[in-house]
Amino acid sequence: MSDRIIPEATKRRMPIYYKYFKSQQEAGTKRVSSKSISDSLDIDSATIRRDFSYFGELGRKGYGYNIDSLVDFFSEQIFGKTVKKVAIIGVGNLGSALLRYNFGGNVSNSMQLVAGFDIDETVIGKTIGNCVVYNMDELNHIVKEKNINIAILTVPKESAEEAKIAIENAGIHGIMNFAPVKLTGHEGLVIHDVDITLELQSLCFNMKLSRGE
Amino acid sequence: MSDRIIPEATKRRMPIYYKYFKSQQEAGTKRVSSKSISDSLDIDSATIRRDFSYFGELGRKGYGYNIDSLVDFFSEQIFGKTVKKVAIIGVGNLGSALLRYNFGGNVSNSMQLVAGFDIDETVIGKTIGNCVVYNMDELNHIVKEKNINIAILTVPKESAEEAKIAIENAGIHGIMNFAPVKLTGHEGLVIHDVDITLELQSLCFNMKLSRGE
DNA sequence: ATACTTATGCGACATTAAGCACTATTTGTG
DNA sequence: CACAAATAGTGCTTAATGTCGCATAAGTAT
Ligand SMILES: NC(=O)c1ccc[n+]([C@@H]2O[C@H](COP(=O)([O-])OP(=O)(O)OC[C@H]3O[C@@H](n4cnc5c(N)ncnc54)[C@H](O)[C@@H]3O)[C@@H](O)[C@H]2O)c1
Ligand SMILES: NC(=O)c1ccc[n+]([C@@H]2O[C@H](COP(=O)([O-])OP(=O)(O)OC[C@H]3O[C@@H](n4cnc5c(N)ncnc54)[C@H](O)[C@@H]3O)[C@@H](O)[C@H]2O)c1
Repeated sequence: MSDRIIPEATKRRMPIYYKYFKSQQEAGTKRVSSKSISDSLDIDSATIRRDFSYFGELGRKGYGYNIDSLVDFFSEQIFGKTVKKVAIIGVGNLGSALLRYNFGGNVSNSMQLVAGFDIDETVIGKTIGNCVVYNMDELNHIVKEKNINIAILTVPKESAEEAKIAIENAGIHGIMNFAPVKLTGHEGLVIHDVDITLELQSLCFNMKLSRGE
Repeated sequence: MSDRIIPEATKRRMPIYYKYFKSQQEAGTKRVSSKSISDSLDIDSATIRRDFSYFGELGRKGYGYNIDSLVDFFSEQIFGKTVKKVAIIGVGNLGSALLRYNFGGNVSNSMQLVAGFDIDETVIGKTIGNCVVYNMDELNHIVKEKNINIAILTVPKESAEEAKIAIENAGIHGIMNFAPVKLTGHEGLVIHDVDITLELQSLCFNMKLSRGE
C-alpha cells in the first residue's frame, strides 16, 4: 500500500509522530505499539496503524514497532537523506532569539542552523549562537557554499516580499515565514507561515468556547 | 442556526477569517463576498458561507458581508467583550523578543501585552517594550491588579511545569506554551502549544512531497 | 417600475477521515 | 514446542467535512 497517496490528515500528523518517537528514543524506549502511542498522543490506535500503513508494513504483529527503525524511517520521510541546512533572514529580535536557540540542539542530526543574513551593518559580521551573520549581498554565494535548503524569514513585514525574492533567487525552495504578510512564490517554492497572533486568537477562542467566560 | 455546535474545522478557520477581515478593514474595504474571501484565503466559498451560517445570518443576499460588522462580530466571538490582558512568563531570548514586538501593535484593541515575569534579578525591574518585568513572586498580586487573562510561557523546558503551576494558581485560565514539553492542567485551563521545530518539520515534509527533491 | 445581476443560505450529495471489529501473525512463556 | 497473549494490518461502518445547485432576496441599471 505504499503508492504515494497520503491523506492530508495523515500528513499533518507526521511531525507529531516524529516528535514523539524522538522523545521516546531519548528516554531509552526500545519498542512501542499503536496502543502506547495512542495513549500518549490521544490519537485512535486504528488511525495510527492506518497512517503507518500508507508507508508500508512498518511493524511486526504481536510485537509492535521498533523505535529506532521508526525514527530512521520517519526522519527520511520528513527530511530526506541529507541534513537540511537552515538560514535566518533578518537577525533582529526574533531572528537572533532563534539563532541563540538553535532548535534547542534537538534536531541537529536532521536540521542545522548554519547562517544568519541581514542588511544592518551593526549585526553583520557578528556571531550569534554558533552562526555568523552575513550581508544579504552574500546570500547567493553562501547558500551555494553551505548548501542551504531552508530560510526562516524574520524581517519586518515591509521587507518580506523583497527578501522572499532574494531567497527564491538564491535557489532556496522552502521558507518559514514569521512576517504577518501573505507571500506567494513560483511553483516549487514551499512557504509555511507561522503567525503568533493567529495562535493567540486560537487560544482565546478555545477559552471562550470551553469556559463560556 | 446559532445553537453552539460549531464543527472543529470551522473553529480552526475562525482566526484565519478574523485576520483577513482586519487586513481588509485596514485597507479600507467596505464589503466582501464569500467569493472574494475564497479567492484570498483559498477556502471554498460554500465552506465559508456554511461556516458563517453557524453563527446566524451574517450576510445579505445579493450584497455580501459588511466588513465592519464582520470584524465586530468575529472579534466578540473570539475575544469576548473585554480586552484580553497577556503576560510573558520568562523574559529570555524569546520572551523579550515578544515583549518588544507587542503583537506588532495590531491586535491592541482586543489583546494587550501588559507585563513580564521572571526569576532572574538581572531582568526583573527592567522595562521592555512598554512592559515592566516583575518578580515571579508578584505574579498573584499583579495578575489580580492588572486583570491578566493569558500567559505566554517562554521559560526553559525544565521550569515549564513549575511555572505552569504558578500561572494556574494565580487564576489565569489560558496558556500559550513555547516550551517543548507536554503540559497538562486542571479542568478549565486551556493550553495551546506552539512548537517551532514541529513547524519546520512540517515545512520539510511538504517540500519533500511537493518537490520529490 | 422592470429586467437583470449578484450572492446568500440551505438542502442534498460527495468526499474524506475516523473508528470498529476481525484476521493473521509473531512473541514470549512455561 | 505448544499455546496464550499481544498487536499489526485492513475491509467495512459511521461520522465529519466539503461541495453543488438552486430558490430567494437584495442590489443595480435602464
Ligand atoms: N519579535 C517577535 O516576537 C515576533 C513575533 C511574531 C512575528 N514577528 C515578525 O517577525 C518579523 C521580525 O520581527 P522582529 O521583532 O525580530 O523585528 P526586528 O526589526 O527586530 O528585526 C528585523 C531584522 O530584519 C532586518 N532586515 C530588514 N530588511 C531586511 C532585508 N530586506 N533583508 C534582510 N534583513 C532585513 C533588520 O535589519 C532587522 O535586523 C516581523 O515581521 C514581525 O512581524 C516577530
Ligand atoms: N529562543 C527561541 O527562539 C525559541 C524558539 C522556540 C521555542 N523556544 C522555547 O522557549 C523557551 C525559552 O527559550 P529562550 O531561548 O527564551 O530561553 P532563555 O533561557 O533565554 O529564557 C528563559 C527565561 O526564563 C526565565 N525563567 C527560568 N525559570 C523560570 C521560572 N520558573 N519562572 C519564571 N521565569 C523563569 C529565565 O530567567 C530566563 O530569563 C524554551 O523552553 C525554549 O525551548 C525558544
